[in-house]
Amino acid sequence: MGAVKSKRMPRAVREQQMLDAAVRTFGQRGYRAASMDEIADLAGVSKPLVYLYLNSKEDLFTACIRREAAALTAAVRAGVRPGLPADRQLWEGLRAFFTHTAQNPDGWAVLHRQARTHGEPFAAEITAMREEIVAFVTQLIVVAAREAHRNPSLAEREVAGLAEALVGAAESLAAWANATPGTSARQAAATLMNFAWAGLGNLMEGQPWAEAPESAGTPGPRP
Amino acid sequence: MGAVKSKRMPRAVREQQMLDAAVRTFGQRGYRAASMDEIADLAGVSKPLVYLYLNSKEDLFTACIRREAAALTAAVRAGVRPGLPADRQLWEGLRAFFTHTAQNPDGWAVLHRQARTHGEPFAAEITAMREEIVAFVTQLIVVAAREAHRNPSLAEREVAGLAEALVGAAESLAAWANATPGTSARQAAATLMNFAWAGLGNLMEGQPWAEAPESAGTPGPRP
Amino acid sequence: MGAVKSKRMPRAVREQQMLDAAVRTFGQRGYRAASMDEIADLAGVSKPLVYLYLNSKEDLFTACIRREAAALTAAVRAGVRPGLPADRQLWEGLRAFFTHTAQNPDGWAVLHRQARTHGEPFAAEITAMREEIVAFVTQLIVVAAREAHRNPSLAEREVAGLAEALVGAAESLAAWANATPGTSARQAAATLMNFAWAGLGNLMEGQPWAEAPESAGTPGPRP
Amino acid sequence: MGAVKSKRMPRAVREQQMLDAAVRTFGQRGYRAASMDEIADLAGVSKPLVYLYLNSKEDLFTACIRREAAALTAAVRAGVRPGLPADRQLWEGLRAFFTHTAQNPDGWAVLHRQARTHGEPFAAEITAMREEIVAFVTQLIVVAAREAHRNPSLAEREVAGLAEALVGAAESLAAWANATPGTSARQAAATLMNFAWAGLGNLMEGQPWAEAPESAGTPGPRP
DNA sequence: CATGAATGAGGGTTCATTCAT
DNA sequence: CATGAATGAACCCTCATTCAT
Repeated sequence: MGAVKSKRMPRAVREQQMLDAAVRTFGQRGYRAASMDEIADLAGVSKPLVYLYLNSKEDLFTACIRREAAALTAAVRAGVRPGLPADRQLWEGLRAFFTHTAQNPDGWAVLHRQARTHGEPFAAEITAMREEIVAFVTQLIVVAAREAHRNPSLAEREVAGLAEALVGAAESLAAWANATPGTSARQAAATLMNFAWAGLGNLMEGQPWAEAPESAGTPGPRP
Repeated sequence: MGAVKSKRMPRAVREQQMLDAAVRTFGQRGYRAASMDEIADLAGVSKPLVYLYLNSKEDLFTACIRREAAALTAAVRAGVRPGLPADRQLWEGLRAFFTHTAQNPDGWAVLHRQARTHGEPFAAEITAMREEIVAFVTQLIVVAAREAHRNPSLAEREVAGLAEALVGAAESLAAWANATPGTSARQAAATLMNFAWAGLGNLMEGQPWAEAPESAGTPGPRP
Repeated sequence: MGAVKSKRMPRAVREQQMLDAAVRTFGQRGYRAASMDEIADLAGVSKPLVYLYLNSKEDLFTACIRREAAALTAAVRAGVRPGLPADRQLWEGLRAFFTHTAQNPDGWAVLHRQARTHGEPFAAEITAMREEIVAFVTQLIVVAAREAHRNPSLAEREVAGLAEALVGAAESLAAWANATPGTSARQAAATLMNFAWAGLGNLMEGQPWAEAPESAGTPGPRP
Repeated sequence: MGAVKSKRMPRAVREQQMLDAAVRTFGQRGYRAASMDEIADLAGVSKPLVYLYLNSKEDLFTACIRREAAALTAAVRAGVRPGLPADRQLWEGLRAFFTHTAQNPDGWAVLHRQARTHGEPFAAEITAMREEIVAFVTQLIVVAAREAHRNPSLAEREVAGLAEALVGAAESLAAWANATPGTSARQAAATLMNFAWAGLGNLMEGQPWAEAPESAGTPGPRP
């Protein structure tokens, strides 16, 4: 049994316990490999109660996605101080994002790995959350560009791609840092920032890397 | 039944048909949700034949991973002309990578999403492929730094981290490009190149991004 | 369906029903040929319930062995009055043994035929039971020999061989009596006793049959 | 592969190789657990050839039983010199029986353990062999009684029961001797002879063991 | 003759889900 | 409210058996 058994808790509390157990199980095992038995056991309740409160495995998974998505976007919003310049806001948002995902690896696994792996019922949830975050970041980047009076017409899609790339790079770095002794998570974050920031800056200045045939030796857009 | 039924094929051919069906099924459903029945049906053979040739679901999945990993690394290597400057080689490698993953979305899903989600038997296969690509990219970065006659003493570990980040970003971008209609491999490659190359250049010039408190308006290291 | 379907029984009762069905099926078909489907059907329950209560075919078989072994040893012990002389105790023990095995042919088949045919998981269970019974019989024989002040040093192994022979003879006789109309189990037991007892007596008196070259006409140890 | 592959052997030889492999596999694994694949492999031939020569698993098993039964009865007959007194003939027959079963443990396992465990198709074969041996033993007992000029009117049925018991005891002892290291065929035969001969003698002298209530200490019919 | 290719049928096991108490 | 009891449906895997070459 996973949790201490204490009877007669209000429904809201019981539900959160179930969701905690479900997020952990889904995040570690995947949607299919997670069994309702294990989840109920980990939550310290009987299986029919899980069904009474959350209807089905699909609904339970959807509830997990929704709760974790809300927590993630809340964390990002809470990490950003609205008065600051846009580049600081972006930086703070990224820090909040990486901090939250590092502290909730199972929730992040549910959102990023498991939910996308499975079919239509869940993709919509993920898309909604994703759009919210991407819209937030996009807005920050656009504002930053406007503040810098440069290149105010970044395409929406391009920003979305950047977010994807950032997240992928961050995940790889995190795994690599974990597997490489002597490398802290903070260093990994700094490396990522180094890696990414200049690229964003150039993008916003309208000086992308060009497939120039004469390009040689010196990397980067400037001579 | 999925395929036209033509009896009595030599074993090698049948095996490829089975792997085709398996990659497609695993890529779309995930490892657990994919059923051997569906795979056999899609391959146009009976289930016992799949087991006769490929032993088990685990072995079949491993065979998929190995085949797709080999095809991907081969495509990347084939896309790079060795004589060119390093940044051109990187660009070509990225283009080949995104082209191949766009043309083999199921294979890429197997490698990127499904294989990493499941336990030890498969992680090793992915790690091997990844290390090969990361080594390739690392070498390109080192050569580029040497060609630029700048900062030739980039720490080995830092370069490794950069390569990890680049590869991770590429992996995520590929999945995103696959899932986003209207995104070409070329665009994806350009986005990543934009995103990454300037950062690499700054790094090599010894001008990393710094969390400067006075930073305002213009993001990036330069005023 | 094998049994009347009465729903919602307490677990202990259902488990006994399952064991009844399993003993019958294993005893008649053998371990491999017995199917969980048939057992569940005969028990009047669905297959998952069998697995819920008894885990696996192996565990189910082991549970059968244990239950039947316990029942057999209990029957033998219950049939013996401890105050009597050893030869009487032995006689009563044999009677109880043959009575019980005749009344539980499937259980006896499980113990004697099926369990020994299969590998390690089950052999240990049988060995344990066997040793208990053989130890019991050995003790009786040894005590009987001591009471008779004769040949108190019968070898352990020899006694074990006698037990084997007795059991084999009894089984053959039982099958033969069953197949031969007009022959009761009691007569069979008496025949066996006739057959065996004198041999035991001679053994204990230290007058074994000898491969004497001059032996002729009169069988047995006496001239 | 189990056997050296030498092509183009006459059919009779190939069949014996197959039967060798089948006896070994059936004897060790049991009828159900033995697979035609393993048998064909052990025989060094392809599976369809086994079917061409021996039709089916059932027929193959039957052929094994027949061959081993014939070999056993032949060995017993060959071990007996007809001119000797009956007890000597019995002794020699037992020795031959235990020697043969010790030298062909797999064949004996097929006859004694496996064939009896499974249904009707095979039981008939075993019954036939058994009846032949029982008839042989019965005749010996009758002749012995006549030679001893005692109690020549032993009931036919009683003698048959005795023979059954003797053969059953021999069968069990043979299996036990095979499974017990350090037990020679000669010892097994002596144990059985000891065990049985005195009882036979008493029977023929009209002194059966009786369940006398006053029996104490000394087992057996004599005071 | 001999074999590689192929399969229908069934067995053990698990899982999401539901009643009756 | 809460739970022990129960199951239909599937899934992975194996086996005896047969063609076409």
